[in-house]
Amino acid sequence: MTPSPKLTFAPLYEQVKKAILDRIIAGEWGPGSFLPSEIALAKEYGVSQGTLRKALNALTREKRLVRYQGKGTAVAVLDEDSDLFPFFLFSDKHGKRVYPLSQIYGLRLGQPSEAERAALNLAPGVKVIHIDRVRMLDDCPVINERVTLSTARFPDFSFESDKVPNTLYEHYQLHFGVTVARATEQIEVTLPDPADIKRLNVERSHPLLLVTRTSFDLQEQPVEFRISHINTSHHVYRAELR
Amino acid sequence: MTPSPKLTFAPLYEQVKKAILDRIIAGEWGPGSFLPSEIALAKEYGVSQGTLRKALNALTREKRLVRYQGKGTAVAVLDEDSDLFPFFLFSDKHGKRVYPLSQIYGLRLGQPSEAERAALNLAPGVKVIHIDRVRMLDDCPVINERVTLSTARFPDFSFESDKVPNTLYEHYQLHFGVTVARATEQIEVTLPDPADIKRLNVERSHPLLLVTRTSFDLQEQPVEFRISHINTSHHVYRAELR
DNA sequence: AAGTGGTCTAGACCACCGA
DNA sequence: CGGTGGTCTAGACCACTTC
Repeated sequence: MTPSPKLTFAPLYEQVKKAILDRIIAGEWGPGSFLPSEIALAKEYGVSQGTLRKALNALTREKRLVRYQGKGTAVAVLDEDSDLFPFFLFSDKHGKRVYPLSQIYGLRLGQPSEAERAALNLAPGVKVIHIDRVRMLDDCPVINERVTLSTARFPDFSFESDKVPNTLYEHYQLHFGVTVARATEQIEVTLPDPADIKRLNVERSHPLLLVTRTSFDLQEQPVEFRISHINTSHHVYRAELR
Repeated sequence: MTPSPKLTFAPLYEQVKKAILDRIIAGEWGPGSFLPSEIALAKEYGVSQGTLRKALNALTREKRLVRYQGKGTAVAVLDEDSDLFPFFLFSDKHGKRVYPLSQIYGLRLGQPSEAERAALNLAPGVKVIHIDRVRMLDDCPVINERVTLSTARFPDFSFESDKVPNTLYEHYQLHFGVTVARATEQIEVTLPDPADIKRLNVERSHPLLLVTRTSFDLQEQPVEFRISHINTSHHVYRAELR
């Protein structure tokens, strides 16, 4: 009954919640596996069952845990189908959901643009990571985008493009403990630039969707800035609004 | 101490929550005014303070109430700036938020299209209300849209266009007790149809945003279907994703 | 100082799951 | 059947607002 990590002061259930979240991120309980029972965890943290419940229920509301009456509490599995990142979806014209594959064609350190500096709230002189990639839907290049990350937020980010997976949000969470909780997007119509014409294989006069997105973590700090150029001739962009 | 509305069975705090929500919708406590204290309400419903707290906290998470420590619990004020309907925002090109004004040019009963029937989950033969309107931003016509509502969901909907306000979601909530909690959108690029050319004053070749939206209430039932054609030359469409 | 919401506890009983 | 989470209670103490 080693009374695990020391707790400082702040609402008790908040501390417990954070402690449990840390252990989830550290991978102590893998996605889908079950946590100890409420009673065991309450004893371990030296709090009442009610307080521990409040922590678990908060994590459940945030989609980190799933509770099964009579069975136990499990770590939520986050895959592409899950509800954890319910935005950034694409469908074909019949409404059937499709999943993009990515091909990175640029991955390097750079100076942030003014928009990037503002969106990510960067100190002067901080460099950023630029990920340039094309995303394919049904083997067809549909999205040309640049993802921008702060080096401060993502130290030791790998610059080998094989090490950067398709699903960036999952990557942020699993390797940097950064959880995207919210995003804002600006959506406009635009004409393709030369890179779009080449990468997306479209005519100069073919209008594209221009989506500018800033993502935030649970503490409301900006995480990622992204500019996407999207061809909606054969697919539609879907947004889930809550 | 009239022990108000009878309660049937289901989780107690759910019943209390619903009962309180009904009184908010009925206007018993106007937006911004304070509810009785926890203790008073608990006594009134004949439940413990803890159970009542759970109901109030759930309503607070849903943005219906605001709690002030030491002061009391008030009904949340829902205006255009509030967070209750955090979607469907527009900005000018400098990021400054702007609010649309509407001009209704069509308001009548009609047969639903196949898409409308499917989205609103309509029984065969049910008629729908069609609201056709142009929305202005900075005195410039920017959006041409058709809003579709089920007559079953909105009985006695007024067909005098002066009686239908700008802010439809607030209208649904205040006059029909229907709260929009979630929406899904499909976003594409399209070219204007003849009505768009006339209403939005654009060229035939000028591409527009095509947004198809279905809105759902707290019980996950579809409420509204909407097709919007948007000119993003001078304004951008913003989405808040959670 | 009185009244409000915020936190926390301890214990009771229920509903569900699995062996 | 025992163990799990789900609900509900009663009461304690704290932090904040208002007077």
